[in-house]
Amino acid sequence: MAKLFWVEDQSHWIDRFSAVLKQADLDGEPNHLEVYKFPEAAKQRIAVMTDQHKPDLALLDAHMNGSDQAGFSVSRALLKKWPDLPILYLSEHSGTEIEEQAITQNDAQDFIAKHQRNIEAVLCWRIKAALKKRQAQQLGEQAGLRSGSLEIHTDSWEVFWKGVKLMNPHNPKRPLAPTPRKILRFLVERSPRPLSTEQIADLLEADLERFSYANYRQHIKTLRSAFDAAEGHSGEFSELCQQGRGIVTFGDAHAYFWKSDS
Amino acid sequence: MAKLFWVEDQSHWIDRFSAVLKQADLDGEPNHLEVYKFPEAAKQRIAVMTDQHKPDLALLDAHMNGSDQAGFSVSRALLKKWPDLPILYLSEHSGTEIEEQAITQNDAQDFIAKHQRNIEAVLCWRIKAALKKRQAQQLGEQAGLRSGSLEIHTDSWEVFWKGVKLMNPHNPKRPLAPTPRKILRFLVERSPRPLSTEQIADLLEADLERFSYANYRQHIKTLRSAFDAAEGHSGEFSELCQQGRGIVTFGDAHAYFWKSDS
DNA sequence: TAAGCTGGTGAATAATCCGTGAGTTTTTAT
DNA sequence: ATAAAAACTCACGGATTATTCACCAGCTTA
Repeated sequence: MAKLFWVEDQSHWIDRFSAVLKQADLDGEPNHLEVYKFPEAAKQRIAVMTDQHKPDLALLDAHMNGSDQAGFSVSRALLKKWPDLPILYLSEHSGTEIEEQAITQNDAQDFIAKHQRNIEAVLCWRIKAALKKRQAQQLGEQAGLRSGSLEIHTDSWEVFWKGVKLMNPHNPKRPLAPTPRKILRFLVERSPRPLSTEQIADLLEADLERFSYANYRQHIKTLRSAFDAAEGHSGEFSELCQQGRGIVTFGDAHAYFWKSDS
Repeated sequence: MAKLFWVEDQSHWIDRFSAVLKQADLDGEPNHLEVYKFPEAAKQRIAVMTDQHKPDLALLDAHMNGSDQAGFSVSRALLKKWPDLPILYLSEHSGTEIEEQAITQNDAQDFIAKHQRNIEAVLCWRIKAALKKRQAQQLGEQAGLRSGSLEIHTDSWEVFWKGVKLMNPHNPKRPLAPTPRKILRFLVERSPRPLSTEQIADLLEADLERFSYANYRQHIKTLRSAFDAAEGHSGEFSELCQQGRGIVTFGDAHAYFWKSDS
């Protein structure tokens, strides 16, 4: 559950974004949103918060109630307590001195203009990215991808399915071969968008002359049997695929995609 | 001197920003700007760059010459060589799928809309902030080296495995040779990320002309036998490696990585 | 109903990678 | 200057990985 700490003085923005923020898929669970309309109230709350209330991310308006510095004072209070808390600004004053101060002096993780097309989506993307970056830092640089029961360590390229490491189906003592690993990673990254043979070839930096659809299919086969092997050759994963989860074929575009099991 | 790597396919943007970027006060010194108009040219350049040319920051356009993926392929080439290089996108397509891909999948440090008020200043602020963050991160990374049963004294360069000092396998009275020691250190530092031949060559400040994969393998062999020797030539360490711990081959990209035994 | 397409499969082949030993060049120390 | 050490090259075999091929089943369309 992602905990968001949000300070915003104008009700219409709160109305507009709160539902979006609550329902955004940040970590696969519902989010907890704590909103304050006044900087003072926010600061009082911060003063009494303990580590168990520690938010994962703060969203601030810089200019509030006529004061340029209102948001920054909240930021300082937060950073004093949790120096590594990522802070995003959400403001109407992009391109102004306020943005400059936020970015260059107040350790803002990001500064998002309220007036831009598709703002709800942009907000979610950026929050998600900030949380991901934060998590990567905390895990000792062990960045990872996670989707349901699947976990990919993007540095060591180990893949875990329900906690079990995926191995090479032809030789269970060896790790999964490189190309299947890469393909799986791309599929999960782009999930739930399908990846065509062409796109995969591009991502693998392989020549389309060399990388054919037959080829792609073969690697998918390897992956599926690796999953099956991780479950003890029960064929459970293959079934899952046929039910439209896991590694699924797209229909008629030489494409596959990844669909989380949860 | 801040080194910026910039890929932008439209001349008018280059004309508009290059003077600004060159003169921006990023670190008190004049900046070095390397601009490419074509993604292919940029990628070729990246392939031949060594660590001494390593840019401090990359500025990319995502959508170039009609392809959505052009900028991302440059990003991948850069990150492959320097996984920690901050990458900023400068694009006309904010709020679109391109921004989403950049932020959520391509580890963009930032995504800046070209069309916004005061764009020159915003660009400079954000570049400056990204550089600052990068620097702060680098300073925080200096920690002692210890990984499972392995211990490296970074001052005296002695290496201990299970408390036993690693010696030169060809002549047990002599210490481990310098290059293997360095390689081991880099592997452990970057653990569990694999290091390709190219990356090792960069880290050793050796010419890629001189430092080949055969070479890398040779040093790995030396290291493995040094570990074995420290255990009394039992071959215990070699076994460990085959089980995916210790010094492990990555299976692809001519790379090895270090995986702690604990 | 047959032809055309997609997707799954097993086996065979081709390509690549990795470990190794022995030899050569370069660097370093005496 | 000389010898030892270190770094680097080269070539080979075995193993792993990637690709290709042939075939089948199911579905859609002519």
